[in-house]
Amino acid sequence: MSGRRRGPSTTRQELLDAAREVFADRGDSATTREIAGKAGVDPAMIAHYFGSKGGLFDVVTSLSVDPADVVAPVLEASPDDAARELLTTLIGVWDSHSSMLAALLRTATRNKTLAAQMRTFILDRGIRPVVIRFSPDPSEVETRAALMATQVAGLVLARYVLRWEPIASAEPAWVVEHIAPAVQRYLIGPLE
Amino acid sequence: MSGRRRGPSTTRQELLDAAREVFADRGDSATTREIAGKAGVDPAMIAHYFGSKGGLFDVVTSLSVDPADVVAPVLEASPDDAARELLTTLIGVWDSHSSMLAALLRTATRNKTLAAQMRTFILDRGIRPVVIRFSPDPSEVETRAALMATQVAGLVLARYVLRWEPIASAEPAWVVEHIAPAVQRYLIGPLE
DNA sequence: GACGGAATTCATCACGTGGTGAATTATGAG
DNA sequence: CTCATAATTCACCACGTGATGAATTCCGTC
Repeated sequence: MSGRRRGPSTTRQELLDAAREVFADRGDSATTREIAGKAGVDPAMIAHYFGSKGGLFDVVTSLSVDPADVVAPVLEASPDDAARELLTTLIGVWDSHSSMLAALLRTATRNKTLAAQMRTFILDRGIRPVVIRFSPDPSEVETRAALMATQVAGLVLARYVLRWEPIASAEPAWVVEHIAPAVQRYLIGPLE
Repeated sequence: MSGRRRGPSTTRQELLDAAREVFADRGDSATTREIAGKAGVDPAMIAHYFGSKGGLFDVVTSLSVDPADVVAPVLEASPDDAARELLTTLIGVWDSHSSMLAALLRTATRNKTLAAQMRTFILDRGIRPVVIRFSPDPSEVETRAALMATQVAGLVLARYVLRWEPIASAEPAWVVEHIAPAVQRYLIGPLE
């Protein structure tokens, strides 16, 4: 039957929830029909509330925090704890936005715009400020940041996208303790 | 005009070349029309030579070597050089199959079957044998292998898929020298 | 309780997808 | 030279996609 449903409308929120799941699974190649299906609603509601599938993707994917803000407290840490602090912070944020992160990376692998945005996200605004703070030799900043990005990106890929065990289900603290040394070395250890 | 072209047919090979490029760019969401277009040929030739788009993808993507074979010589290295040898070997192979690797990972992010295959590829057949050889404490093998996989997967993502500079264009030796220490620590260093 | 506006579904569209089969042309073996 | 066979294009199909607009039903306000 067409026509408005009885009671207060929860459709917009249920679309967001469903979209988060489905986008996290398939990236933006997810289907409006599948999202709407999971939300128990007609696909036309997506256009109604979000203009288009892309609009919905943007909303789902931009509930994001600016990494620069998040990472700011790390700049106050002692040099010995810098990597640990950085990872704790990043994992904290990402664990609570894991479906957004998965959707972003899944899509970024085939979308240059989004790939650039993700590079900025992780490398420019997340990692480089920390490098500049703790290892300010200008001739080394790019190298150190890139190497750190490599390790961090691999963590994201394994934990949130490919969901490799035991990384995917490990406690945040466990992940931090095991990976921080590598990051710490890239940050202030010897280069090569 | 329809009908056979004059001269010997290079179509099959040109389809393979075009497909390697396009699949590397977009993963298997690439279009038969685009591949055929780049090859200067009608899309129907894909079905003719490879049965289906999936068949073409499989062929392009399975020119691959078994990592277990490739990695075998690493098992002879001295413990101090193990990570360096492993990375040198892997990068050597991957640099010469980089489009295949990019296509695989781009697709694996949205395809559970392929994701599992890739996990086997990198972790089970590439990394774990090396861990068992150099760090055979059974209670630690899984952890060490997973941590190494994290770093290696990040390298693949940055160098071949997202093409982050300076990682993407760096000389193999440069990459090995800078990343080997982290891998080496995961392999035989202290855990946490 | 009447009525404007919001919510919802439905039928439908235009389009891009991969795939198929017939028609056409060149090749190469006998 | 002949003719089976392979190579190639073309027209076309069935299908799934995202989107649109009208029709229907409910909500809230006056």
